[in-house]
Amino acid sequence: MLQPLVKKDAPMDAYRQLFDGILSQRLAPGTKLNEVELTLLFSVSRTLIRQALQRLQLEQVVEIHKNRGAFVAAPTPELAEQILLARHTIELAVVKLACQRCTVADVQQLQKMIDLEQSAIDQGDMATALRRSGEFHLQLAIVAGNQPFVHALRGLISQTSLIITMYSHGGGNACARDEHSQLLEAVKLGDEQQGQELMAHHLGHIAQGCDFNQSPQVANVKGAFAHLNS
Amino acid sequence: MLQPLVKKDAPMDAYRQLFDGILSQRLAPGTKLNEVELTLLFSVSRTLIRQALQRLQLEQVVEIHKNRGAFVAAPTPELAEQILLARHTIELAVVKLACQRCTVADVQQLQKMIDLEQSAIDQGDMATALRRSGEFHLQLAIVAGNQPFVHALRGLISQTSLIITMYSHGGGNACARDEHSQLLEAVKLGDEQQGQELMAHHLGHIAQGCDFNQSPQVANVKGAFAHLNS
DNA sequence: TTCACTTATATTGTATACAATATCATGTAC
DNA sequence: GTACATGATATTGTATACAATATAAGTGAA
Repeated sequence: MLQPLVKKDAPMDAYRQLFDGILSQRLAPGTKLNEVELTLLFSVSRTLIRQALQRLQLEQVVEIHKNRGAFVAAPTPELAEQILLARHTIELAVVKLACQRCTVADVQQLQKMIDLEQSAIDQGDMATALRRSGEFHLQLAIVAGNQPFVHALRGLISQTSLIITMYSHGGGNACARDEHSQLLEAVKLGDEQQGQELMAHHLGHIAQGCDFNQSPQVANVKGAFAHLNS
Repeated sequence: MLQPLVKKDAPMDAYRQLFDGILSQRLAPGTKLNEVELTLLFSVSRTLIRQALQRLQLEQVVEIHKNRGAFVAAPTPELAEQILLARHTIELAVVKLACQRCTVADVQQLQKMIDLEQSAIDQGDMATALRRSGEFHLQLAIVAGNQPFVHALRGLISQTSLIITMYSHGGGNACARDEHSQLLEAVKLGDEQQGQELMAHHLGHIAQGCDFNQSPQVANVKGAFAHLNS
């Protein structure tokens, strides 16, 4: 018997919806995530909502304060600096491994992700572009074949999206396509030195594209998931 | 009014008990963690047990298989290699930061942790020594002042304990005291170069102390928490 | 008005009840 | 005896009910 094409996985669904909502910038940093509100939006019980929120907390994308509820994380400038340093450390090691292990199929998939990111940019959908940019970095870690790096980067990349949402002064990541393409070229050639340098510059540009003096605006939940009510 | 000296925090309690049980080698890798059994042992509802298990899963100390339950993680040799490489990458960066930021108070606390570890070794309580060794490494990350590193290392150190439980052929970490002491000395002097070299050797010794051909024994839960029933 | 205090409401924390799934034992055919 | 089917049991998954806490609204006195 064939597998059903879509197997229901309610907890993952709630998690995914929230995760995407945050990374697509529909849920701004600092936004309060009311449990019953999410219950109504996603048509699952609070049990699953709380599960999703806890998972997001452990990925550092959501903060949960005892008896006060869950909020979309809002990294301070200090934390942002730590996050970018951690990414620098880990992703340099990732690039090195990727240079050693990248297959032809890996290159094809990475190229496809770059194209997807670019098409989002072309359509002016910067939120999607940002998310796809993160997926490219994560895929690189998967190619590198180190599970702990993948696990750590999943959170760090998500947090970087929050940082960019909060502090970026636009235009900064328009150069991303070129940088990702160059990076992939170096990985394809197995040039560890070049790959690491490009990655270092790339991550440096993220920080340069941010102004850590401005403070973020906070949105509400219903608006972010308005498309679910239509 | 004064704060109560011990504020009840049931979910954290269940989590801590399980975490300590695993890291103290009372719960061997692969052990099935039955929810109702844990319910009876810890006198809390399944809700909190499941919360604790989910958290442990996200720290990679427990594996949860859908509809089949939770098990103490049992890293394969391949994963063990990845974990140790990840630690190498992150902890070299940690040592460097620690060299730059370590205060006198930090040194005192780290020294105290080394002493505690040694006293456990002197008493022949290798399980406690192993746990305290991990706490020393984690404290170093805290001193380094990088939250993502702390977060990532918490899981990696726990997993390393599992690896040692599964694959160590004894005597390997008797040299830990000297190595930790030397490491602290380098950090105190702010000698980044020396600190990184010592850390690299130290982590290398962990791998050398393991034989990745033997397979682990599996214990049951009641035995591990027998002290709670007395 | 403004502050403190009290009460009502909303929200989160925990336990329990019910549903779905998997596991194990029993029995039957071959 | 082995393999497979079938039913009983145990275990996990999800929803709901109740308890504890925080938040907001209202009330009165200075």
